[in-house]
Order: sequence, then structure tokens, then C-alpha cells
Amino acid sequence: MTNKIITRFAPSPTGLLHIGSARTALFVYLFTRQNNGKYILRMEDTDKERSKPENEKEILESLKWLGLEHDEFIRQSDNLDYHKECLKKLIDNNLAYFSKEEIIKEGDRAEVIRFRNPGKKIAFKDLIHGEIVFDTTELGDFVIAKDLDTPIFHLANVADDIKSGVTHVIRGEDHISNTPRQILLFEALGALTIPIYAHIPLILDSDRAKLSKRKHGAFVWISEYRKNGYLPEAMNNYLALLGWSPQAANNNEAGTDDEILFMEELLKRFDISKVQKKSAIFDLEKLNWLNREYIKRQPQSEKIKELINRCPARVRELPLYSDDKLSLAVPLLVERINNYGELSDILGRGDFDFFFTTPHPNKELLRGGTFLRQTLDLIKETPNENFADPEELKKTLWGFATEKGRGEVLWPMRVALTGQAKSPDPFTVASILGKEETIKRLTHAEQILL
RNA sequence: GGCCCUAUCGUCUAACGGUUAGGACGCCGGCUUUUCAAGCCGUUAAUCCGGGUUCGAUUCCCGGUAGGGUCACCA
Repeated sequence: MTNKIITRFAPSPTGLLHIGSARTALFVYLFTRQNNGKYILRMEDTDKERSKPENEKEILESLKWLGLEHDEFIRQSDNLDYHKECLKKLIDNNLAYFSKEEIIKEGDRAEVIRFRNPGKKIAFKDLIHGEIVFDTTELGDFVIAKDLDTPIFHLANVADDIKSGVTHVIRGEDHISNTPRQILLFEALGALTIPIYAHIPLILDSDRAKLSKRKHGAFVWISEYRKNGYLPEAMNNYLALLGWSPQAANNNEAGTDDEILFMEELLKRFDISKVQKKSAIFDLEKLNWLNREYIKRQPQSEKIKELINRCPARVRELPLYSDDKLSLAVPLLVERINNYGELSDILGRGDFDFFFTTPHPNKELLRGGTFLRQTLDLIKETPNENFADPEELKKTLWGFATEKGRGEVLWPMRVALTGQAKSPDPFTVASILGKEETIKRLTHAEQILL
């Protein structure tokens, strides 16, 4: 016998990967890797009607995206023979029995298999909650299978854990009340050891209700964050912070106030026994903040790639569009977004069209443009190479602008270049546009004022 | 309703029984900036209530209240 730690994450392909489940998966992953254990991903697909292969695919993809790689993959349905064996054993030992039933709803069977509940007190230690005691008498003889070939949740779940030698069951708190009857089954099946439990609190919405699809749309599924251009690292980081804190020194020196923690750091600092007992409210603002921090830390080339991929066709068709020019605008765009999905919004809205098409600023917005002429002259005298760097460009005009009043000089210049009341600064814009286009636009603005 | 779990700023959270109750996000304010965004600095804000135990409770115990979970031939 080994004492290797074996864990499992057991999603059901009746739905996609919920944000709360993803956090559970993350905690399972962290705990297992910290202990050099084996992490089994088990698809709980015994509900044939509601399990969908496309859901399974999506769950797998989401987990992969998050980087939570498993060591072993099984489907609950692969263990059907073993489930049957367990059921027979229980029946042979008079620990379960076929029971005649009243048909209450559609799909009910006239006969099911019930567990003969010994009706006793069950106590178990939970890594997060401490000792929990239940009196199982009130549970009665619960159903464990529809027939020998159709086990349901409790039986299948316990049988699989026994078969895989699972040592630690880490799952959502909604399973806490399932635990006593599952322990009863472990005992009835003669399991050598019963796993150690850790029940992770739930994730709630701002109304303290369970994060539900009905109220929050697709934003309860991990795949949606992926689609919207959140980074998996940010997602993991945020999920880890929800219910656990790096401030809690797991022994003495692992504590830190720093909340931006890559997987490597999480692995070093995470401590499952320090996970909060209380359910946490999901806070998109903080996720957004973290995501921005992670975007900032990405290499420029990654940002450019995302940007080019997400640039709407309409923008690509603008007369002055080029991938190179879009790349130059990356820093400007990236500081305005929480996630890459917003990039398409910003570009789609036309906020940055001025880079790719000549604007026609209205007279009003140009505010008289008193110094446009002189600005234009200074621009014309500026050597081409100064346009490569906004700071250099700024030097050539700053003195003049300061002398005449910065607002007086710079506002009309910026409007001439962008046509907008709000935009990035004129030097950065001019630098991206280049000398020729800058001159063209300033000249154009002058004509408008005439 | 029964059973179970939980309770520190708006939110996420820290605090061997002794701290001016700390940090982060957001909010608000200021600085910087021609505008916007970003950046920098700062402010505001919490121990659910009532009893114990103790020299001393955020911390331990009990009760209340509130919130959540669960009571399927789903998982």
C-alpha cells in the first residue's frame, strides 16, 4: 500500500464548467500538486439523459485553458460493471434491497434499489470546517440505483472513489449534506479507508444568492471569460483569492500582501486548511483589475496578436488601415480595457477610427485654432526621425505651447488630428500617423476654420 | 419547516486572547495631464446582537438574529 495522495475533480457533463466548480478544480489541483499526489478528472455521466458530449468537451477545454492538467481521466460510465458489482454485494449482504415504489412523476420506476440505512450518527473531519456530525436516521433508506445497471449519484460516486483509491475529496459545500450517506456507503462496501473531506464554500452573487445562469447569463461559465479575452492566469489568481488569502501565512513566512500571484506562487503559498469557511461574493471589478494587471505584464507581441485578431472587419476596411499602424496603437488601446473582448467594443464603436481615416473636425471643436498655423510650421520643420518617438515630438512643440498657453496650442492640434473631444495626446497620435499625415490633417483643419 | 454550514470595511480578506483592527478591489478626493485613459498620493469605511469565561475578547463557550446549503428514481 502506498500513502500517496489521490484526489479527484468530478464535474458532471450536464452543464458547462461553472465558475465555482473551476475554483474547486483549482484548489484540487493546487492541493494535489503541493503533495505530489495524483489528480483524477472524473466525468460523472451516469445521468444518461442530461449528460451531453459537447458539455464534456467544453469542460475539458476550459480546464485545459486554465492549465489545470489532470493525471488521469475517467468517465463514471466506464465503471458501470464495478457499480453493478458493488450493488450486488450490498444486496447479497442484505445492506440494500429491491423496493416497490409508488410512481409519483414521469420516468419513475416501479422498483428501485434502496440502501438499508443503519440509522446512526456519522461524524467526519473536514479540512476546512472541522468536525461535522450528522444523525443519518432521518435520511431513511435512500435510493442508490434504479436497477443493477443504473446506479445513481451516491453509489456511483462512492464506488468510483473506492476503485480509484481516492484519499481526499475536495468539492463544493453543497455536498456537505451528502457526505454522511456517502460515508454510510463506504462503510457498507467495506472500504478500507474513508477519504478526508474538504468542502469549499460556494460563490455567490451580489445578492448573496447562488451565481445562477438565469440571473447572470453566460458569465457563470468559465468558457465565457475565455471568449471575452480574460487571461487564464488572471482567472486562476482571482479564483484563488476568493476564499483564500496569501496574507494568511500558512506557517510563518509564506504570507504576503502581494495579491498578484502566478501559479508558481500559488503553489508555494496555498494552504487548503486556510480556505475561508464563508461563501464569497463574486466581484467582477476585482477580476477586471487583476486581468488588467496581467495584461500589463504580457509581452508586447502577445498584446499585438490579440488586438489584430479582434479587430473588427469594419476597421480593417478603413482607408489608412494597416496591421503595423494598429500595432503602434496597442499601448493606447490596452490601457483602456479590462479584457480583450472590450477591444472589439472600443474599435467597433469607432473611438479609434481617426488612426485609419482622416477626420473632419467641426469648427466648434477646434476652438478657434489660433495657433494652428504656427503649430503647422513647427511640425514642418521637425525632422522625420523625431516622429518615431512621441517624447521627441513633444520637445519640439512644448516650448511654444508653454509660451502661448498649452490649452490654446495643444487642444486644436489634437482635435485636428483626431476630430474628437476625447482622445490620446497629440504627440502620440502624431507619432503614429507620421509627419506627412500630420501635416495633411493640420492643413485640413486650417481650411475648415476659414 | 427538519438537519447542516456560516458571520471583520460596500466586496475579497489579515490579525498565538493584549494591534491606533492591517492589506487589496471599488468609491471619493488630490497630484500629473490640453481632453480622455493610464500613473502616483491620500481619505472614507468593519468585528451582527445578547450573555458568559477571562485582568483582558474580533478571537473561546452558550443563546438569539441573519444569510447560505440540503432534504430527487440530478449531480
